[in-house]
Amino acid sequence: MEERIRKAVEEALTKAGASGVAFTVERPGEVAHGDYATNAAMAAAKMLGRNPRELADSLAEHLTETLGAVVSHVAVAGPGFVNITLAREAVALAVAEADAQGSEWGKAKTAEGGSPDASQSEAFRGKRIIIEYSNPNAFKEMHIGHLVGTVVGEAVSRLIENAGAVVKRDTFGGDIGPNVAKALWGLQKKGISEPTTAGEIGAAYTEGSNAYESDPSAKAEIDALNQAIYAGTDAELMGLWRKGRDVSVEEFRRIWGLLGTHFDFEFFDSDTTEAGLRIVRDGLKKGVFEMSDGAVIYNGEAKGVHTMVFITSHDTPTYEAKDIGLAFLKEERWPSDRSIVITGNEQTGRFKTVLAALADVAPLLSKKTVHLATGFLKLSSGKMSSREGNVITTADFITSVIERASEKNADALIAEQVAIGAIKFMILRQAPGSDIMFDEEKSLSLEGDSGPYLQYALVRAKKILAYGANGEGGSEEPAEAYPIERLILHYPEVVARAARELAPNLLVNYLTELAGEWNSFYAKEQVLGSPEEAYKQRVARAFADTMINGLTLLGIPTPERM
RNA sequence: GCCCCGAUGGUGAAAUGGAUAUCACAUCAGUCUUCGGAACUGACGGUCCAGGUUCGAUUCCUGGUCGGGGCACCA
Repeated sequence: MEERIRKAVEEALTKAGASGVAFTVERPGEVAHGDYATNAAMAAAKMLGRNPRELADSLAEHLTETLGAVVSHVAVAGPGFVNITLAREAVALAVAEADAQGSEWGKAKTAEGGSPDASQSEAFRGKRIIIEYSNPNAFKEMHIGHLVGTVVGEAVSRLIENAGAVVKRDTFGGDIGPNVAKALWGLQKKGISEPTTAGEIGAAYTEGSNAYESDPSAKAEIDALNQAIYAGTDAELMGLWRKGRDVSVEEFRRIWGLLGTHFDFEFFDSDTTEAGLRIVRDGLKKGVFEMSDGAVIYNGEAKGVHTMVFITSHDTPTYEAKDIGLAFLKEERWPSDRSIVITGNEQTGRFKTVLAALADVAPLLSKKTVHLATGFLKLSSGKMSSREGNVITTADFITSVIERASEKNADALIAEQVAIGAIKFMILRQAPGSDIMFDEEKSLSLEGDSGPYLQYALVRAKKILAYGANGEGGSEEPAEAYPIERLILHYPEVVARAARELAPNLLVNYLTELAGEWNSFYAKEQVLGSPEEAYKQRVARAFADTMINGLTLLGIPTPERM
């Protein structure tokens, strides 16, 4: 629908001699302003040097003609907005479409399908996209920072898939380097040769980390261990390393499963060191990198990025070199059209350096890579510090929310669905990149603007539909569309835009509004046994389809009851 | 010191340069629960400061104040 209007506006602009002007077609903030509004007249007036109101009048006339029966009226308002109100039948048609399409509602169609959002999905349709997120470090427990990336990554993946792309998910875990040495040192000190739980390894890491700071001889031992791990020749050490890594990865997979995500590729540091070293050394010969105090660095001054070390003076690769190696490894395993990497926003700076260096050794690889930063999860109750060992682990966090949800839900499965929904909503509601303030009391209250609010609205609709299946209801159709209908019809545009902008929060905002509108409808209108029962049931089904599809794209579970 | 990001009612957030700045929590006042109240209706209250660009600025530009992050051998 949006696309139809957009085309009609373009036609009119071309006729007026202002083709190519950028304009918007969107849902106006005020419902009273209609279903769609465009600022095209004002944009074109600037270019043509004409009066915006006059232009708007002629534009409105053109739209009334070309759109015909689809619109009920087109009005010029304010400084030159053109507001379009759809005809009752057009609204009903959109609702019927949502109803009929079920789980296909809002999905990008193939070209032949003639989706109204065709041009908007072009960025993804049929494209191969690889998306990296979560990136936990073996030998450390996943903390709630990883939780944010994991949740955002899965939602973005689903949105892009929905827009017609072929998506592969990958994660890049740390399994080598100083942090690992600290954990292994801790295990050795405790005489543990067969670590069995992630908690055990986490405690060993904390001990090693503390010793590294306070005890010079321990520091020397840990540094030596780090070198030995890179060398990989000490069989006993490598045996411990392998066992520890396996335990960590098992735990990661458990948590990923809980969060409804999985990875097509699980990469590790140790997979990329060789390629990273080779490519950086090669770049050194070509003058991309330079030597400085025995280390290989990338001098980013000219490009306005930080200068960083890629290979240390001990000849070990840093994370930066490994990232370069990873870019090549990904391309080798699954050639893609675009590569998206999601990390915390504290890594934005070093990512700029990595991409700048990559641009010098492999321009195409660098160009198709996008870095998406997620915000910090900040606790209102105090700070976390992994050094002090008081990090909140993802596993503990999820468990505590599930416990809270269990107070209202005897059924363990539903308690889990509600808890996961609450967590994901809290994270996804915000624009990616901005920090997330987490107030335990508020987030766990499961009321108001929250995941459970959306789930509850859906449960209510499902209940009506379940009853209604047996009943024979009235068949009158109301003359006026209900507000919820005018909201449902925008769903395909919202998901298309959320994918395009890699912004799940746009969909969250929409669904929150949708749930509110449904709850208002529910409070005001009786469905079963009313004269309009048949029609209202269609609306209920259209709402349920929209909510289910939207929540599913976000990775938020849709419980049957609550 | 240099670089990046942010600042919106009491609190947490929303708003491709658009219309009377949206939502939730909290507070206050109602609905008294027929298809499930984890709900609905209403009230209160806000764009950090000073300039600039524009028909029009929370949004863009300049300067300032405050906060967060990053800045070579950690990831």
